[in-house]
Amino acid sequence: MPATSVSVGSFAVNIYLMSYIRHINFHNFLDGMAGSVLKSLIMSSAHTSLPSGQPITANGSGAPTFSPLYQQIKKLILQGLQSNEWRPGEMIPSEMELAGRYGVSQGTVRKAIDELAAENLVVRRQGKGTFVASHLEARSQFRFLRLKPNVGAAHYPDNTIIEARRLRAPADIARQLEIKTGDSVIFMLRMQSFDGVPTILEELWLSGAIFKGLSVERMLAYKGPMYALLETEFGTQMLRATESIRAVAADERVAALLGLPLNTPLLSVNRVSYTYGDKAVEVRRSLYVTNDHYYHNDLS
Amino acid sequence: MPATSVSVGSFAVNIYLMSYIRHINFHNFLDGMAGSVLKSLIMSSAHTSLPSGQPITANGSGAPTFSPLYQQIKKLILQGLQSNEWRPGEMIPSEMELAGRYGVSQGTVRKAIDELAAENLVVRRQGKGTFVASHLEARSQFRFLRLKPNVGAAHYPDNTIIEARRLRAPADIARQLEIKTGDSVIFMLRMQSFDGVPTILEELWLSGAIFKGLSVERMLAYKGPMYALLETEFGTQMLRATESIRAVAADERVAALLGLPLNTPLLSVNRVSYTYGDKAVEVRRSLYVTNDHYYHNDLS
DNA sequence: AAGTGGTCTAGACCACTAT
DNA sequence: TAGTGGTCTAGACCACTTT
Repeated sequence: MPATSVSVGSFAVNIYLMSYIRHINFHNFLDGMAGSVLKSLIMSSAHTSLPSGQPITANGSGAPTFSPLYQQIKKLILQGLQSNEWRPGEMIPSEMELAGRYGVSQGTVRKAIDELAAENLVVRRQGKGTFVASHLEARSQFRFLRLKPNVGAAHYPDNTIIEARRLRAPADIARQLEIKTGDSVIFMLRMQSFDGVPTILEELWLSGAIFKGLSVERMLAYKGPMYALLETEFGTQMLRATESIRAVAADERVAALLGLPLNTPLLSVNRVSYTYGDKAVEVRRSLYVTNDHYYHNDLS
Repeated sequence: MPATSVSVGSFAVNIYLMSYIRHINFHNFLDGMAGSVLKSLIMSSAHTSLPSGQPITANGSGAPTFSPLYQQIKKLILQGLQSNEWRPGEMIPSEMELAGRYGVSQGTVRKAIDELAAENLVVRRQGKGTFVASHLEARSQFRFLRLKPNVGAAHYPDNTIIEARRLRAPADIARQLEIKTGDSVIFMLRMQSFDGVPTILEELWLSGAIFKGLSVERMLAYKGPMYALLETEFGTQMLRATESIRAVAADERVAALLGLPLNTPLLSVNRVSYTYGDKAVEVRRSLYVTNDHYYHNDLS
């Protein structure tokens, strides 16, 4: 079984390595790769043509810039993650195995995984292995929620879905989702309560093209964390997000829903979440009641 | 000149290494350290007593936990930074020199500096060296300011100091500064405007004991970034901070100062800034006008 | 040309987890 | 006992900056 993977993986990396290796000293570099499964492939591929004859460029100025080996390995692992070769919560192959598969040293694979771990895409566990990060696990349940209670520890809120349906994307939502105005989107309005106190009122806008099979009924029936649903049923993981925060006053409708006086100051949080390839998949517009909670942020 | 540093440094590290090395396999570990200036010191120190006879413990349970070598090196470099052996903006010794000074490999020093760079305490510049981070430099001018204009690029605000004086710390400020209620603190109230539009109204509370020589006159005369003043004149660097964010309504006084209607929703940001040793040195309570600006945050 | 950080390899051993 | 990630060393060479 591993043997098959090795040859496939080796071929893939070969394409990548080409543009890098051909510009450095062949002799000395390959000296250090004695025994590498890549060695012969690299040499022979010098006689073949690349799919795109262009070397990797990073600055657009025409002067080619080359990424380090470990960055290329990182990209390969990233492809494995994106293609669901290894699923959320599962273990990826050990550093030694990946090193063998890609024909590089363990240290180079290690550095690639270091960066993936720093970006929270994978989680290392000493003695066990390296695992694909998941929104399902308890430890990353609150990964994107910065709202903390003034006293006590954070716990999961009660979810009330007020509305859910498919509709056509308004201009501002479309812009943030990087789709066209009028494209199909899934809309949801929900409220979250902590200890029975309504605290978060939010709209969710999901790219319709990505979550084609998501029915309104399914959403209405589901009470848990939305990111977990999207991950398990559509294989779409939220990897990073950006938030824009402002202070606003509660209008009549909002005040009524949250059970607050008109014009109560609220935190307005506009979040755009991204999956692999920096693809925007969700816009979330939330209103936080900051009487018993606050938005926490660490600066460094 | 370097020779003196080497011997001093070697002695210092010896103390640190002791509690670690004495618990691992002496024979095998030292095999890998042939030529190390530490080798003889370590061996001989087995016959001497430590200042405090206790090994490093990290969990208080009595079971000793040992930090990796690179963590100990990191601590040593940190001491050099904290003691102003290398000042903000200056270059610290090269990896090779530090390796020689501490009697470890370059790779170990490298890993220590990697972490310091990740924490923004130092900045690496290829081909030049590693430099102590500074709030004076243009690149880190906005390091702690997450308020961005809705349109255009961030630029430095105009500063208007409304009030500045020494007084005794109220209970809540004292708690956050980790000092005693009634201890001397420096208070400042100021307003910051972007393009003539009042946008930030904030109170600054500085620990009086740390900024003993800071006169109210000096603060009133100074118009630039406060963290730069504290860094240059008191050698106190702000390394990290935590912010608690809420939405509030402008009261009469605030509304008048900012030129806004009563009850305008504002972002309330409570920041506590820390220097070396996680020592709190400033509490900053700010009100942000989020009409033309927003608070930006990246999640991952 | 010399010095700095950046990358890569190879090999050893430690710490932790599971069987 | 075997397998995983974590630490440490040693040496080579690359990329960038300054002299």
